[in-house]
Amino acid sequence: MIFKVLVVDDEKDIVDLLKYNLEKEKDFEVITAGDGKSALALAVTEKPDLIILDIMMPELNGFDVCKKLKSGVITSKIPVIFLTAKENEIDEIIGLELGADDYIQKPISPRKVIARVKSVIRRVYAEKEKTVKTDEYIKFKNLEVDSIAHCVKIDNEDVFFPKKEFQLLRFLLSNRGKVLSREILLNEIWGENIFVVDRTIDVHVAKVREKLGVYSDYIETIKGLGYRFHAD
Amino acid sequence: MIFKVLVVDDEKDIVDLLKYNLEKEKDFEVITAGDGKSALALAVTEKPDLIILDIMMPELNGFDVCKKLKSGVITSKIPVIFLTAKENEIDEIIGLELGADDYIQKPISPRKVIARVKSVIRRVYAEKEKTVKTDEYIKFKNLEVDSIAHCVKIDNEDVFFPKKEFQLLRFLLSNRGKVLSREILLNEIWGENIFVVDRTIDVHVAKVREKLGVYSDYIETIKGLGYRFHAD
DNA sequence: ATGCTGTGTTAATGATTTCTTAATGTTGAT
DNA sequence: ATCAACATTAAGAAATCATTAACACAGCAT
Repeated sequence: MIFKVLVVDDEKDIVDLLKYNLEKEKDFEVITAGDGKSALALAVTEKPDLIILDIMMPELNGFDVCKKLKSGVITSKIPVIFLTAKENEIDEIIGLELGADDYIQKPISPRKVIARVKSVIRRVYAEKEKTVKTDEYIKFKNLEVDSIAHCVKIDNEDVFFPKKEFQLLRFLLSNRGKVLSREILLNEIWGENIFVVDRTIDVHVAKVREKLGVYSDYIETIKGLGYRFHAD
Repeated sequence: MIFKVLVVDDEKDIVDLLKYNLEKEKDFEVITAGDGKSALALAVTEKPDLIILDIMMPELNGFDVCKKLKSGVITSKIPVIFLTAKENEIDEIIGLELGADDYIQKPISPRKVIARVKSVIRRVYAEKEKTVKTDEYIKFKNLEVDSIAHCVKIDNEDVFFPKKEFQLLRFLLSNRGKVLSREILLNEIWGENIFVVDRTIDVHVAKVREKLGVYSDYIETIKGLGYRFHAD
């Protein structure tokens, strides 16, 4: 599953840093806002799976934004991670009982952020991940898919896969042996609110097959149901 | 499971557009209303699983309808998706905290609507859908039927079954020992609203028997009543 | 800005599989 | 022996998918 993260901070450097590091992982799609107002708007229209929210912002500060989020029907369930600069803001987060799920103290360490984000997401979306999964590193016979390095090795030969094809291959491979319907593929790879035509999947499957060479037949088509990566 | 959707809009074009596109998917039954008053009446009598509600309507507008729905005992749990024409109506939806589950902005894109509807339904009725009568995995003697992998093993040998044949075998097998009438088979495998001739079942049974090899005799014909998978 | 390249999406076409039907043959109960 | 119910077969219809090519768009360099 691809998680959509909304990063909110008025300091562009921090937004960019977080965006870059989160997107380097293949599990996240990042949208950003530079102030509280647009953050609220995006929260409603984009329905992110997680919001990283700076506290110190002009006009609407992080506390205000969080309060509004938690009172809105559509947005109340979205987990929030606060970015704090000062020690005493942490006390405030706890004191105000804003429903924050975690906080990260500045200065920001990318690794720490990703760890926190993953931890919150695991906690909140635990059930979702049970039926289908996406592994960070998979090796099947002589086919390696490494999400961290974003590389695919076929018989020890590097083959480049663009993002969507990479995600598709990774997802099929992580769920080897299971039939994956187009609906599931769309939800997991494209996301719930992205609208593409079913045929788009076919085209990507074709491209992936082409690149897989001798392994291409491992991606099986189950007519009327979906696709399956052969179990063994 | 077929979901009943109530579409409410005073513009007939939009109602028709939504009705047509939702019914094209086989998962939805659509009823419609042209104004708020009849929408409320239908919500009570028909108990739809979801309501798509236009905001701008003469007399009772969408907000009023939603408010009444949410205060009614029978209708308060029905998820509502708003149709909005203007940007500021979105703010109002959020501001009023009407308990809307989502909204769709006009102009309407059919694909988007279907995606939203499915998304809301998945969210709200997540547990309901899990109650599938057929088992995910069945093993009888050396005959295995695995629905997740969509594969059938006969004496440890993979045998491919196309969709309908697979469903038929699975249904017969998970109701082993029971006589299943053609009517039941049609309802369970083909669906309530699909019309096919009785002989079609026979043909599928024949195909399944053929593939079952040594197990073919386990599917018994009970003349005048239906079919039964032998109990042991 | 302009053009270039890579990626992603769609639509059109044709191929293939799967499903359905109709026609005809078979069975078994009365 | 008769007749309704079922089996079998083959043909065509319908659904589904593969493939191709065109387009859109973003990022990047010029």
